[in-house]
Amino acid sequence: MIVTNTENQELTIENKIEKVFDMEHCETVLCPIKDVLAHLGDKWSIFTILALGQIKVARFNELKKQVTGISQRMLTVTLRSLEENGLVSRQIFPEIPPRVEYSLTSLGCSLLGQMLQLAEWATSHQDEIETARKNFKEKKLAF
Amino acid sequence: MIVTNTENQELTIENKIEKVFDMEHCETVLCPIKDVLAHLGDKWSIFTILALGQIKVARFNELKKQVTGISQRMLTVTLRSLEENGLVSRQIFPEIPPRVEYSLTSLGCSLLGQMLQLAEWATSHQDEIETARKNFKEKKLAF
DNA sequence: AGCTTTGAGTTACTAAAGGTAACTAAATTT
DNA sequence: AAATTTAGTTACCTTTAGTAACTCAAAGCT
Repeated sequence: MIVTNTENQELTIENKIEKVFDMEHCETVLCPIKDVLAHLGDKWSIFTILALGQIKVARFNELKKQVTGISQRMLTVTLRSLEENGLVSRQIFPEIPPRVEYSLTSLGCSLLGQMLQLAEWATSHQDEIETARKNFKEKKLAF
Repeated sequence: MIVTNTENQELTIENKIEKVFDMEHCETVLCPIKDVLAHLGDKWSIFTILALGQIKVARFNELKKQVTGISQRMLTVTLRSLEENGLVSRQIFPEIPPRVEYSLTSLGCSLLGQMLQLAEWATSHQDEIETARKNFKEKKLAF
């Protein structure tokens, strides 16, 4: 039986939240969203995944150019973390000067899809957010 | 004309990335994803939105209980930021002791939808991530 | 021979963000 | 008169992010 009325629709959303965000047991049992966000929710991880989505295979310094503003250290840290979590593969060529090629794994591509959805949301709601910011500023000045 | 072959599919993804992640102009022009992530990409913002998705309307201390582990200061900071960006509305009742009710705006609900998708991704790929972590650990020990 | 360059990082140091604990306001209850 | 309640601050400390200089080992230039 498929339910379609508003009340049950709301319940579905609440159930979805409960499934992924069980705050009560989050401390004892591993919470997937807490875990994923803790490891790849930062901006450099996301930008690195987006950059690798564009150039597919890239060496360290290429990535550094692509991900504007990232420091060498942060790129190293970020890439290690992405590798550790199975999103990026790191292929070393034993040459001198060294050559290391980075690319997204299939898991990384899968997450890229999610990133893009979030990114599209960000783009399409940018105006609303900016309006809200202006309103907030005005409210503050009123006091 | 609708294209469906693999090569053009890939181009579409690249175009999508370009649209939302134009790193070259990101510094001069406002980049939506950088902007959104900078303001609401942190774990407390996301957990607060998820919590408000569950209890709809909540007072400060209710939220503090719901969002396990958050400190008073961080909850204040997070709620102010969410309010500033138009995701949460803050209704003050001039009583003593004070009463303040927080709830998601329609924009907040919209972002909640995105959060849930990310959360579902996290849940369904948790095993793969954990496997990758184990492999990484073993690789490290091999050296 | 000795100096420079190259790529992919480290290491040491500083700045910023996050977290903890104690404090505040103003009325109501004990 | 002291304790309680709620929604915060404030001062302080710790962890994380960011900057700049250094490393390694071979090849190329002078």
